Amino acid sequence: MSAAKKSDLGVTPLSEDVSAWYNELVFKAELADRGPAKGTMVVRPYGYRIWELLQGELDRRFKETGHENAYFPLFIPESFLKREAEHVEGFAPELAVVTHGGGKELDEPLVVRPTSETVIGEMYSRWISSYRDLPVKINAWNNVVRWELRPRIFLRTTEFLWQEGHTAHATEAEAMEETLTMFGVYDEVARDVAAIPMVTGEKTPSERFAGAVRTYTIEGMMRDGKALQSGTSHYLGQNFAKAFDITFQDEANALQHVHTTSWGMSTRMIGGVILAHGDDAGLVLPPRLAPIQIVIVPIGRDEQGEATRARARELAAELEAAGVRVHVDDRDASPGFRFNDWELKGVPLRVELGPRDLEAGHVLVAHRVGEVDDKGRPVKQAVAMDAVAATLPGWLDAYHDALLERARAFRDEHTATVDDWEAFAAQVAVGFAHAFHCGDEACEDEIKSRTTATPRCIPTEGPEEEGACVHCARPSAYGKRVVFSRAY
RNA sequence: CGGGAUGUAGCGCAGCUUGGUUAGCGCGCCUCGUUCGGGACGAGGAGGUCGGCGGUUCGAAUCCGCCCAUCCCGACCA
Repeated sequence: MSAAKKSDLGVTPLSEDVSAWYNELVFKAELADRGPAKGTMVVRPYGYRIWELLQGELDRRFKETGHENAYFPLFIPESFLKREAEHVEGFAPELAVVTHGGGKELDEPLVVRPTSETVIGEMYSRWISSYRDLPVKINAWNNVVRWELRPRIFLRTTEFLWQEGHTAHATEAEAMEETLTMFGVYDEVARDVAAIPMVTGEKTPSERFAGAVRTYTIEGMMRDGKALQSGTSHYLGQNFAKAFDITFQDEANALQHVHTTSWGMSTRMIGGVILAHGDDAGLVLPPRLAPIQIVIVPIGRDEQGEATRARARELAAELEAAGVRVHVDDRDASPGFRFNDWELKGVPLRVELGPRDLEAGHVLVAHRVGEVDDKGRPVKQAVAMDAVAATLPGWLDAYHDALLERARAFRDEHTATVDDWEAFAAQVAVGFAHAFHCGDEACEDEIKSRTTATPRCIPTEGPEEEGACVHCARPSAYGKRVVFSRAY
């Protein structure tokens, strides 16, 4: 196999061209495909399974924190959007508007929801009249449309899937508590499910959700040092309550506006998983989101092949009984091809079962990410056949921890505290920079035009301190350093 | 919308400069046979409005014009 020929297989190395790597990987790993209309995507079964697993993890936690699912309509009267001034202004450029229906021009155009604050606000105003009706805690799983000028599969498509939680509360304190609780849920899911260590914090005013009083974000670092906003939780104050007249009578019979929150995580998170963990060989999936956690590759042909395939199916049944998502790859392809194929698809553990293993009464297990030999191939560990079902589930958990640790180390290596402009510019070119900022939007804009970096958040972690703005030297705002980086 | 590039088989490309039989190559796909511990091999086969429209010409994938689409880099963004 010549070098030239080999490069036709697999994907462009991540280390060579992140953008090409990402695109090729999405297609070759059969995660998704481009839809016929610009900016749309088809999520293929392998990619959709990842989404289902993420949904399951989120949905369970939403229910545990007292939320119920409901569904709100795709079409929103255009006038609704206009009721909240900042909200319209924020979303106007990216709206898809339906002007015709049933062959006739509509009296009032319908907006395809870019998010549902407005319809939900309208409905809440109908449903809420007393403090006894509060809180209302609803989540919706749906699709939304935001017209994108530069689409990228999973990261930025015109239509995407997500969940949007919407709650209404009697007091600011309660609504803030809700906002932070869901913020914590996102951080937890990112860490414990997706194995991505997030930088958490509050958005600066310029990066805030249109119509929010406060926006909290989890920001993950991708393999190219760029940040990916992966989930946001907003305290909306009484902005939408006032725009949609969501009022209730309190215990003292006084009429008050509710305080609302909203929070969302989307299929963008799948892009985050790809970009946070992937490597030159392809996808690296965290076990809790992996459609296939363990693949068993039987080796050999004729009678030997029959024997290893039969044993592989037995092992698969045992692993399945132990709660593992397992697949037997008995395709009529060479072992080498199958190994590479599952590595491209990011399966955490591969079990090899050949005639020699059958003889020896063990299997060989290779980790997708782990120790490698001098040829760069995974070091394979022998596991006694009858210990497989008892051993490997624990290895999946350890593997999750190892991925998380690897991502954390990578992030920390690409994060620095900087105090002068030169260091700042150099740092945002490779990762995250903790720096003082004056808080002025014009100054943010200048930083952006000079470096393409933006303030990602005012981090939850980190000491309270003051200093001179890294760009204009004016006194810092926020009482803390701000995290700046390039972002998706 | 501004800047750059590209449209030829499912994917990746050559051919175009200098117009000329039947438009090629690699991968993938189908059939048969051999093959199974890191991307196997042989033989046979299917698959094309050369992005679209118009022009020049005896003749256009190739030259000219217009249009369309896609990708990359910016402005907007989960």
